Amino acid sequence: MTDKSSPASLSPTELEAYFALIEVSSLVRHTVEEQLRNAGGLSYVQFQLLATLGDSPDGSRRMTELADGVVYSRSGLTYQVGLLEKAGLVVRSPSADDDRGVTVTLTAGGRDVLARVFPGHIDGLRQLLFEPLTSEDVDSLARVLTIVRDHMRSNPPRSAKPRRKGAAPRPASGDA
Amino acid sequence: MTDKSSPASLSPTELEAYFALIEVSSLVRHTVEEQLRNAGGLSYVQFQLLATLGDSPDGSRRMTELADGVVYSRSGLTYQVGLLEKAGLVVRSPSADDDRGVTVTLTAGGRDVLARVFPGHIDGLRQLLFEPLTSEDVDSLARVLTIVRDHMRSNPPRSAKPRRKGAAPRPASGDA
DNA sequence: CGTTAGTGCTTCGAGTTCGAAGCACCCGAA
DNA sequence: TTCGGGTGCTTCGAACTCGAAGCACTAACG
Repeated sequence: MTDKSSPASLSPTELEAYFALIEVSSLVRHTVEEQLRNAGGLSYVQFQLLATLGDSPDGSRRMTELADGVVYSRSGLTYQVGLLEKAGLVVRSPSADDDRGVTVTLTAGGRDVLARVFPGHIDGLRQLLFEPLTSEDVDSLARVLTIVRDHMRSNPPRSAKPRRKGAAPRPASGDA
Repeated sequence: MTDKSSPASLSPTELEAYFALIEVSSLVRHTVEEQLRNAGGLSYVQFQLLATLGDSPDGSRRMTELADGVVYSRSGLTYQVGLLEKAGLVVRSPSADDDRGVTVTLTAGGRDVLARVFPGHIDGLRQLLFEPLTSEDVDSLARVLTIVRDHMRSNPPRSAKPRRKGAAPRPASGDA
């Protein structure tokens, strides 16, 4: 980290990869979002939340886990979970071992909606994203993206930013 | 094409690729957004717009081109271009050949901001996205994502949705 | 035990985003 | 020409999002 010998630009291929990544993910998101809205009145984030909960054996997660899994601000998460709760798809309960914590749990209705929406979601993805790819392509994609994800996860910029205090994790980078 | 024998689920690898795609792009976006905000008071979208304009030989684009390139709603684009114009980074002018059209052009100030912000942007990307990847990885990533992007572009779900007409459940309020 | 630091979640205000509706204009047909 | 449909952009209202600040609790330390 002492020597920043990185040139001020990326290779053409890197740029291409970056732009394509952004465009593809945006398009996927938009398309899927629309499909979800029609199918079950869910926003993309809400679907992600339900799906994350459904992924858990007991259908429960802590708020923080949800925020990390969905890359969402805490406050936004509070808002969305509030909506889902109002819609009866999840319930909030105080965490067992930590009185500060809140556990979010999928209700039967939540599972229902999830089950109703999922097939269309999958199908949309298949057509939009995977149709033109060979299984080899999918392999590379998954492999490379997983590498990147793990790299990012192990790096600081998570949602769990240390609250600005004494220890400055901010390396005062070129701030004017 | 006549038989849609697609199963209702995706392979594990496909799911993995999908989830990683979403998480990576979200993280990239968030991180970059924060960096941009510190460096130049730009949101990610604003940066994308400036960069798109900067990419054009004469620094101009039509609104629709911008919306397509950035995957943005038309109204959101209007809003953001309004902000950029107010900040003096772009100007709007009526299109030459089509009176409906609006051409957005980068100003000197806009180029300036872009130039000031770009290095940090690139550097952030390098560390966040490309550091753990070999050039081979980058190649695959770019290749596969480009395939997907082209596929998506050639498919209907662009911003140019045909406007709903005839079969409208619209009450007879105005005119028909 | 008390104090201080740190964490989990929510509230708050301001800014952003979207789709639908609307206006102005282009184009093809009669 | 005059229509009638389609396109380009903006306006509008409602919903979403975020960071900062705040509250409640736990953990570390004497």
